[in-house]
Amino acid sequence: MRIKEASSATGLSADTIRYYEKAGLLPPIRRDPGGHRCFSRDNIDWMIVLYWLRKTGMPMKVMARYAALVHAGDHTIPERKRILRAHGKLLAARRSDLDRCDDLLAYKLAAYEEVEREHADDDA
Amino acid sequence: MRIKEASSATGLSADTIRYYEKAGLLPPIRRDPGGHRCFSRDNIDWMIVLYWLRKTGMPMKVMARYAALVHAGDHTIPERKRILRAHGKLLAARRSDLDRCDDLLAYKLAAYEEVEREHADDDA
DNA sequence: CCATTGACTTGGAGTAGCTCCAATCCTGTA
DNA sequence: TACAGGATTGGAGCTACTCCAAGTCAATGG
Repeated sequence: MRIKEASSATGLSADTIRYYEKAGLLPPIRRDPGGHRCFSRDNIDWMIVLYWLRKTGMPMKVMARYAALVHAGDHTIPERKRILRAHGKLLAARRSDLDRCDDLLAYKLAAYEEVEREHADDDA
Repeated sequence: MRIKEASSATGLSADTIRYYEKAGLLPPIRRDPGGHRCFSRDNIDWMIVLYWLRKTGMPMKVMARYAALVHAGDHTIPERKRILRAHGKLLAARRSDLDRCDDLLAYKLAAYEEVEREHADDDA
């Protein structure tokens, strides 16, 4: 699978995939005789994981650490679990940020509607 | 209220407040005779709004547009409502991203625990 | 067999949204 | 009056992309 197909399969742009490769977030990617990248099913699955971790706010440094641990073998599983659990906590924090912002929007929208009602009264 | 106090009242860093001022996200801020910024209660309330909008992913350009509308008066309320409602939709999308990532984490953690159980069996 | 088209390559510049820093200035207390 | 602590500015640095130029590779039409 070449980079464009990999891009649409993972949600990462082709540029981002190349950037992640340089940054050491991907395992070595096979090249065809012409120098083009060939992505395996495993490569795609891993990039999908990166897509979701990044999209929900995991910094690249942490992803790089996680990638290195995956590369290093099963004995790194305890640390990998710690990283994922820490990310889970971050997700919870984000969720409560969203809730707070929802409240703020509801409050603002209600206030705007109140103002609009007053203007309607003026017209009357 | 000076910038440090404004910073702790809003959650924005002093640097970010100055940056927002330059970017046109804040109304004109009063200065004391020494050139230091004095923030009013209204300034603080507005920055708290910016804090939450930004924290939940509203781009600065959109915040700048919203700021300009607020400055322009009540007749801009319909567009302000559109901006806030659009942001509400973005919040919902983010929430579903968090849910998906939660699922992924649960899946990965379960897989890691499975591997650990297998290793425990090897030892036995 | 060659030309064209389109995807791929690299390196490097540009962007958003901060964040930090140096050098200088203001303010309040001893 | 000396000095610590906070404020000012302009500008450099950072993260995580994103876009671009210039060139290479692969497939198809004439």
